[in-house]
This record gives sequence, C-alpha cells and structure tokens, in this order.
Amino acid sequence: MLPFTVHFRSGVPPYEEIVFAVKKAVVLRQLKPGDPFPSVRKLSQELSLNPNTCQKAVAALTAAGLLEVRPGVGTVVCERPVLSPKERSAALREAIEALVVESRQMGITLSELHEAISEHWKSLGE
Amino acid sequence: MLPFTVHFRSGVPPYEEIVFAVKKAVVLRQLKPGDPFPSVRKLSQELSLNPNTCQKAVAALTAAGLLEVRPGVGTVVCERPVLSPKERSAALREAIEALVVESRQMGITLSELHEAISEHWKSLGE
DNA sequence: TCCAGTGTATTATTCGATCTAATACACTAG
DNA sequence: CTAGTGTATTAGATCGAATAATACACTGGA
Repeated sequence: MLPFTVHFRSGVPPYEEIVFAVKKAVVLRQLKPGDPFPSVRKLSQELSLNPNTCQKAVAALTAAGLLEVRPGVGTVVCERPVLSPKERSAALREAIEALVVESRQMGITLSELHEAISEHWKSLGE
Repeated sequence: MLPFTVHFRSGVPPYEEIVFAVKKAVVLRQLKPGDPFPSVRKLSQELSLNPNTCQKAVAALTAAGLLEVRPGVGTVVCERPVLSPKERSAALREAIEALVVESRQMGITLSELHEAISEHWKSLGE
C-alpha cells in the first residue's frame, strides 16, 4: 500500500497526478519529513505504470524540494523548503492570476473567492 | 491591432493562451459586451497562427459563453454569463484545490494567500 | 443577383510530449 | 557478494496539437 492516493484523470499526464498526490499527502500529514518514500519499482508496481514514468515523478518532486535522494539507499520526504515571502508569492503568481481572472470572468465576488478558499483550506485540516 | 494581448509560453497550447487572453481582456474592460470580435482569418494573420488553431480558440470561447456567433456575419462579445453561486464554486473547485495544496506545501499561510489574491484582484481594476 | 467576408467542416500531414519497453550502470546496506 | 536503491540510455507506440489546403453555407451590401 502506498502512503498516498493518486487519482488519474484523462488529459492529465500520470506523472503530474503523482506529483500533486504527493504534495497533497504532505499537506495532509500522511507523509511526514523523514518518512521513506516508495521506490521507483514499488511505485510502478502499485500504480501499474512504467518505472520510467514513476522516475519522472520522483525527479520532479526532488527538483521541487519535497524529496531527498540517498544514492543507493532510497528516497525520503524532505523538511518543508524555506522560502522568503517574496519567493513564495512569486512562485504562485501564475496560478493566482489565472484563478482571479477566471473568477472575475464568471462574476464571482472577491468575498466569495475568499470564502471558497478558506473552506478548502480548512478541509485539509488544522 | 487586436483588442487583446496574447503572451505565448512554451508548453502551453497557443489556443489556450488565446482563450485566457480574451477572458482577461473582458475582465479588464478592454473587450465589452457587444464589441465585435476579430474574425478567424484576422486572428490567424495578426498572431501568425493557422486559421484552424484560432478557430479552436473561438469555439472554446463560444462554448464558455464569452462569445456569440452570428452565422455569416461575425462574432461578438457576450453579456456576462449568469451562474448560480453553487455553479460558480463548482466550476472553480479544481483550480482552488490545486492552489491551496500548492500554497500549504510551500508554507504559505492562509492570510498570505488572501493578501496575494486581493492584490491581484485590485490590479485588474475597480 | 453577385460577391466578398463571415464561421465551420473535412482531410491529411508534421511535430512534440508522453508513456512504454528493455536494458545497463553506479551506488549502498547487509 | 548480493539485493535493492536511483539513474541513464535507446527505441518504439501513441496521442494531442498545430499546420496546410480546401470546401461549404450563411449574410450583408454593391
């Protein structure tokens, strides 16, 4: 059994789904810093995917700073990366702009958007 | 000259960039309801794209309710589509979840996220 | 009526990303 | 030494997207 759940949707590359599922699992504390991360071969077996596809997901998560690779040993979950507020805002700029434009185009108010975000935030715990 | 600006990025299909650019232009009031929308052939000429690619963008915008087609005449910008609050929230569910997970994974607080969204919101006017 | 300008449909081809497949290699713990 | 790691390489299959060249139905105006 894997320490996270992947939901595959048509139109979205499987390796991207894995990346998102792992990020969500970390947020939900299903994966904690220091936890061992399943091997590429284990992943490919559990998810019925090619090892290369899983390797691509692991590489992306490593580049994003969520996983740390111990050569020859395995992969573990990292401490949360430390970024300055400026870096954090910049990293989310595009996603925020897309969401805001989409929201205003649909006639959603700023209050409604804040409310919807707060709800999702709380649904992930604490 | 087109009534909106498209920013092409590698990795994103050009027709999706057009769709987003038009949505943003409507939000910015650069495109108002009733305004004539450039023809497919005009678009392809100005953007140096194949007519079929522009046609795909027009079709997507029509399906989204932003444009209205007058057969044989041309295309005009629609009135803002009316959706119930429930429909609006549902339409943004995935984008919001992705943003919230990404934010929490990066260690951003709910307050910081609200602040960043408010800033982007105001940068689009009124 | 005729014609130019609309949106739209069709068919075919090219291109790139993705996923799969089968190996191979360097590393580390036991 | 061996089994289990991550990683790299090469190749092929598949799919979506973009391009290309036409063709058609519709509408407004000359």
